[in-house]
Amino acid sequence: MDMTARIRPGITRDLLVDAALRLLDEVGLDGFTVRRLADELGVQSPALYWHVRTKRELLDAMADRIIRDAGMGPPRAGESWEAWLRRRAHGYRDAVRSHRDGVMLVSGVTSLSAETITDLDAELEALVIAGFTPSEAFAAIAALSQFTLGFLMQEQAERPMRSSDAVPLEPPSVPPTIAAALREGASSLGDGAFERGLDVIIAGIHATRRR
Amino acid sequence: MDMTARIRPGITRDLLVDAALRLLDEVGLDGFTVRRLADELGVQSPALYWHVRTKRELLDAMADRIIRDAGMGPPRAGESWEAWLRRRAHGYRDAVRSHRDGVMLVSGVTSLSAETITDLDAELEALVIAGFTPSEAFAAIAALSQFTLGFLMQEQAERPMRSSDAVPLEPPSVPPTIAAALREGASSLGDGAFERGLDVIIAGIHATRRR
DNA sequence: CCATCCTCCTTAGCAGTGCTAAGTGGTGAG
DNA sequence: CTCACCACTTAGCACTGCTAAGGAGGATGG
Repeated sequence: MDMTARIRPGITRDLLVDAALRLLDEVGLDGFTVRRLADELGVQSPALYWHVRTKRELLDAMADRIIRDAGMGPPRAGESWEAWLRRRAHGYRDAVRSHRDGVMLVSGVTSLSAETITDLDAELEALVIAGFTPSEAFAAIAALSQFTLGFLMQEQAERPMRSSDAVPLEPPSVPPTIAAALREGASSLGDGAFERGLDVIIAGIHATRRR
Repeated sequence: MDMTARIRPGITRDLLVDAALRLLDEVGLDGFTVRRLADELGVQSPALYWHVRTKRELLDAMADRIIRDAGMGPPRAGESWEAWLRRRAHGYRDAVRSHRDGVMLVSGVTSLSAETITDLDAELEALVIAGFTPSEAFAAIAALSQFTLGFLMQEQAERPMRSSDAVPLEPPSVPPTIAAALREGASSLGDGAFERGLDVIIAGIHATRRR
């Protein structure tokens, strides 16, 4: 019986995930191969399959770590639910953005860990105490999470883009209404856009509550 | 000088995308290989590189076709902006969902085609006519698109899941508040959840308009 | 003290991937 | 008839995730 406490280590599973995330930040998800990771750890590639069943399992473990790093959970004492939901969304975004191609990792995960489920329950309970029905609370969290995920998706989709076909925006001429919006500082990405998106979601949650 | 009008065809680029989407639906993105697609078309795999520079370019073309099939655009005569935005979001979701792993395709695209940009401008203009400022309109469309993308991401993330570790939900025991929400019919996926998400977004857009 | 087991790693290699280089048959233009 | 060119073929390279088999070496039990 050994409960995750290795005595004569070499490579631990946690250590593996550490190195994997470090490598991911260097080379991106496309360049992230088992052999490269093995090199980084000073072993041959099949050695990793002792600690992990498949590459997919490793990627899931990396996603788990990223999400855990977001440190979500129920509101602090005296924190309004609006402020808390904003903080929660920011934490999630920051955690995902802190690793190259982080979205591609977290978006592939279906099985919430038991711990994540417990967290979720605490969050729902906080909203219920704030006056939501359980299903309202559920819908609110879901909408917020889905918006954040979609936002991150677009945000981290900035692929390197071949040097030739540059000019990411406005190739021929910007149409009038888009131009007007840009002149007013509009953007679909970046901190400001995220904030405005949160404005919409939070206001929407407010408006669709039990009336 | 030949403008996409092949005379003695064999394989057209459009035909290629057709077959590619058909194959995608059969085998999924993981099983989608250049050689398989070539087989389906009755040619050798390098033949495809005559019509397409890289596999990535093919995937982008497929994504473009999916988005174009969504048939988005400005509202119909007499249609309220709320109803139109809902219809737009549904069209997008349906178009993406109509192909296996469709999200993974559309989420990787950065370079909006010129035509898509024109469509976007018409959409913004419609919102401006409805009383939005250009940047408000831009933020509204952005938030709606991002929510929809995130929703689709979660929705299509249902990976096959190895037969062993089944039981997607509630492994040990469902915590109380989640259980209460589920009892009220809550769900983060499916048509109902999408509708409720749209409720939140539309209401939020309403509430954050110029006041 | 020796035989055995288990852990963690190695070497060799398979089937499959995207993609390139070079060649080839058929068609249309001059 | 000749030549160029389009659309394809054959061969193969460098790489991928992953498996099978074996081996070094500490822990364990007789």
